[in-house]
Amino acid sequence: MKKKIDILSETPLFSGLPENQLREIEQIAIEKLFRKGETIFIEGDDGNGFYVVVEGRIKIYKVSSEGKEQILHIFGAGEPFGEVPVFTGKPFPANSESLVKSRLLFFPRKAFVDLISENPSLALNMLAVLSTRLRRFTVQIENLSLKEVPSRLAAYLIYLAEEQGRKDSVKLHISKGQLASLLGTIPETLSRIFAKMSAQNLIQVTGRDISLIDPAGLEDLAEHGK
Amino acid sequence: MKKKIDILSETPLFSGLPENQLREIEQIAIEKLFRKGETIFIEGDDGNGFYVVVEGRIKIYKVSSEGKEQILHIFGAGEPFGEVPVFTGKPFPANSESLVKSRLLFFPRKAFVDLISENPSLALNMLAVLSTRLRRFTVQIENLSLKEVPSRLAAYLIYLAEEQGRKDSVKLHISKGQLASLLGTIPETLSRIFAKMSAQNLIQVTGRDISLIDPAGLEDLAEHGK
DNA sequence: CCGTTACCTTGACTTATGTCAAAAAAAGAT
DNA sequence: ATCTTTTTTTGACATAAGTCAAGGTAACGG
Repeated sequence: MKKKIDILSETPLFSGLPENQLREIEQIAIEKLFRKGETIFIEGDDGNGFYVVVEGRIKIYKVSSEGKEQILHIFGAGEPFGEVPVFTGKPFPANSESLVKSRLLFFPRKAFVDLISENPSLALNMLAVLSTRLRRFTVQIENLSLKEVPSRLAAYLIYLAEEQGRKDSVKLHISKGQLASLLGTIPETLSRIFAKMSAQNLIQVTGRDISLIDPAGLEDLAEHGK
Repeated sequence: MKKKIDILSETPLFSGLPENQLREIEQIAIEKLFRKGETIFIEGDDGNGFYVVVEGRIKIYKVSSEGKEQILHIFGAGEPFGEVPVFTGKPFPANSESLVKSRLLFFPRKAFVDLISENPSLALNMLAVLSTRLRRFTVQIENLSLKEVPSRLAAYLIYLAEEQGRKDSVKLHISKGQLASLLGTIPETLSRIFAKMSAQNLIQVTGRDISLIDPAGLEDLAEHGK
């Protein structure tokens, strides 16, 4: 079980900070545990602090009035989330739930803002985190509005392959139902598209293991569709 | 014609800062003019600084491989844009174009980062700006994936009415074609929906002037669809 | 004022994706 | 292991929204 300070130095938000500052940050962090399926916050809650994932997996999502869910992010170890209310003073714009048993660090708003005020590097790191998030949203909006589901899936598989460092196989770390929600569709549609892509010999699906048989074909599908 | 320093004090990014700091900020700002339709930056460009709108209207948008456009934001007076590359070090994730003749202030990256490093309030203001932007994207993703076009339009009309301070009429400040792109659809579809909403006596459309005949009905359409 | 261009609307048609229902497969619990 | 629950798949069908094409209207420059 990792120590708090080790996590801190590994998370981009705190990278490059001198050890004495990490210790200050450590001082204000509160460890919290969440079981699988447990809610961390819901839309409309006041945000009196934000979180960093130590271990586990957290989803941030919206739900429509008819109950359909759209996942905005899935965060893993080292990633901060829930910062928006810290800086806007407004409530959380989305819901958050632990997908597995998770260990988080909670940073109370006031203490953290004080820290940032005295620490320009920390401020710049946080600006970089938020900017990166903005960048990701840009891509997500582009995908939702400009690409069809097969292209989104292909793009996601390529992204996963890169993230996982392998070239021709990926392992889903979420269920296919959750993946559907992340891609802005429903399980039935996703299932059909997996079937079609398999029939076209682009991929081979075995449970959560997916072989990328034709990466170039996937790339083309992701970029140009059809 | 407004002076630079007046603009600075009116933009949320710089609000609450003491005058001597505003003067420092003014020092590094470079005024730039853009004609209607002129490109400010395109996706992939290096961002060596960001902009604040003094007057005019700027669109930030993505284009699909088939040429369909999705507008991400439309920024007006007092709003900053193009900050993402400043803090991520990566290129612009989207394109930017002046919708009308516009006057902008350009803040070179290095000078601005130096300013932020010495000025925690400025850092916190920038964090607030980015967080607010993140919040808006959250809503946009929710709309694109969880609501149908009529609901998105209804929600947008309500938003416009609030923004413009009137209760029962709004004036579009962009063409209907651009509105379609902002809502993630195409002009034909938008036109049909305007016609349908008019037939249902929810609104009355006269060019760019729209009367909200039944605000409660619009609200319901925005929230629960149909 | 007139012609050119851009914008908006309407119609007929296609298609991607969602809905509903049920079966099959996989995962988890007792 | 067997039962139960959850996840995934498949089929038949419905529909929102896109495409293509054409006509109308409004805006603009000379």
